[in-house]
Amino acid sequence: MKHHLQEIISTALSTLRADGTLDCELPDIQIERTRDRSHGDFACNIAMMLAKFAKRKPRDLAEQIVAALPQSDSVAKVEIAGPGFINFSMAPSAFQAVVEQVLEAGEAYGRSTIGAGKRVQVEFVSANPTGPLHVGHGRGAAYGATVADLLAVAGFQVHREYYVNDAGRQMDILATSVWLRYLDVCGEKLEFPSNGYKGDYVWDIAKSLQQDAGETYRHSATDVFTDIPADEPAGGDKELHIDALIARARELLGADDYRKVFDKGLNVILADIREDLEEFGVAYEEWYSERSLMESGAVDKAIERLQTSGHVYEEKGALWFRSTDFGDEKDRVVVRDNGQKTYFASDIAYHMEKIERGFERVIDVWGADHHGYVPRVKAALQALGDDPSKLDVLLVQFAILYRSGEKVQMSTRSGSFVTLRELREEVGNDAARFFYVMRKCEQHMDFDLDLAKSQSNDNPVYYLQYAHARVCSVMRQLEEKGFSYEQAVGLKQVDKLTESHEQALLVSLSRYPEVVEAAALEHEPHVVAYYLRELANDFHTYYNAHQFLVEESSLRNSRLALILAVRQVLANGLGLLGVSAPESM
RNA sequence: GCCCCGAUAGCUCAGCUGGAUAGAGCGUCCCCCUCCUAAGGGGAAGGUCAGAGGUUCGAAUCCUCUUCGGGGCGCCA
Repeated sequence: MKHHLQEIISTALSTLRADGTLDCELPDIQIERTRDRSHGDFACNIAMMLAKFAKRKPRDLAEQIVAALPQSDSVAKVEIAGPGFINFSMAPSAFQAVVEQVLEAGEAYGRSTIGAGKRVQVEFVSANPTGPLHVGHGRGAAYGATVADLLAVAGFQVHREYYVNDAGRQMDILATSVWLRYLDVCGEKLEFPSNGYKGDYVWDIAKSLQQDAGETYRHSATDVFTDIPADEPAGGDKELHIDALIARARELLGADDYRKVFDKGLNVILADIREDLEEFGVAYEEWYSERSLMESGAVDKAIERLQTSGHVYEEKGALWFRSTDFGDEKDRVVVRDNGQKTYFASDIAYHMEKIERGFERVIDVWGADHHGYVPRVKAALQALGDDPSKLDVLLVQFAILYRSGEKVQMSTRSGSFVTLRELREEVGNDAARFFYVMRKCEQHMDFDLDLAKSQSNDNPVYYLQYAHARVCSVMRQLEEKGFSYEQAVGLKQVDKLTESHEQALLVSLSRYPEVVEAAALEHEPHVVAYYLRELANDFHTYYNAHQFLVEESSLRNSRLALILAVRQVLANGLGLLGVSAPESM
């Protein structure tokens, strides 16, 4: 409908230009849904926009535009109001036709082709595989998955990807943590490093390792700890302590066995993450390994490309990328003086590789704590001759957890955190998915665990699901009451839908495609959540005000057609958010 | 110190990218099941849109400054 109005206004403006009434640039034609019904259904501010350039009074201009509008069956009334708004009232038939559009399209109602098949990559979660996902990752998972699904519905070709940080120091700390716990399981007496991963899952991995391999990797605690610098609690430095232990693990185990222990930890945790996300309704096209990037030489290639293009220099034994040339606040190290490539180096390679794979848009969903990272990655893309505007980084603010009114401190390494799995089990996937996505991503989120865990009706997701279940319930009652439903009859009689509640519902249904499109393009799933709330509210109000299962066939069939359309849109919208649409509750 | 995000009803948040009288949920207070699920509906109260300037027909929305929160500023990942 919006689109139609844009067209007829555009025609009117062309007419005015042709006869010389207008001779200025034409801005985009903005059509808005009115807030107040007395202003019609849609409003256009074009006359006020043009008034400046045309040096004419907005209201006079509006009158000329209205006079030049072509005839349209779906427009019932056009009025000029306020400072120069052009208000459109649509013919009831235009809204009534929505019922058929919804029922015809079914699951496809709300889809569009605005993405034109463009290839978009969405990378999200990408948490280090050093432990189970916690509730902080849950927000990125729900948000990223929904943004990806929205883009798909809007006609983009979407590639969902998880970047697996299976290389680097954090993973070495995990491998060493697993090994030390394993030694403990084998009967060695040792002091666990304060900087190691202390979660229970490390014990589990260690026990599993012992079951698989017996004492193959066993060394005496004395051999392990001899000449290792003291840990922090003992007056030393925890970083030096853990690094020495990593080196010792490599030395005692040898490269092959170290890798086996390393991979044991990695694989167990990655499998857990994968299963966790799958159960959460989050699926990926690809799990992309950082290690493969190192081993394929892609990282070296990226550094070489920066070198040959002259964006790299050496200082104090390290190799630096001159990111300040591209607006970053300081230059960044890509190869340390000990010859180790930094995480940033593989990230440059990874993003270079993303562009090389031919994605027209690349979306990264990151935690807000990584925001300082954006300029340097964009700088790297620019230095490599790629277009940094292809990359969109969506920063998701933290979810601050509250339990019994107090903030929950989160730390992966100390093992004190609430896992995503734990949350899902207690709240349910539906509530968790919905809750995470209800707020726009740059908004801090207070996640009240007690509220979320309580199966109370405070939880907004039940309200939507209930609306869906209610429609299903009505349809179940149909036969019991000896009535029948014929869609063809209902669709022929949609002009019976004249009650104010029905009109409100029809308007809401007609908005759905606009809502989905806007949510997709702006990466804002929360607008879908808010929309569904309104639709459900319109329905519940209608339900209370009118009977659907009435004697009169034409009225009954048209009303049932309407509520079935509502059910369809609720199901489509809930599906987009990863929430189920139950038939009964 | 510099950078990012935020500040709207008692609480948690929307506000269609500058539009008409600023909206929901929860909480509080009234009311509605002889009726398709009351996990529902209707109504009331509740606001200096953090503050001060500016831009214009028009500002919660854009710009500047100030105040207050959260986060980030490693040859960590």
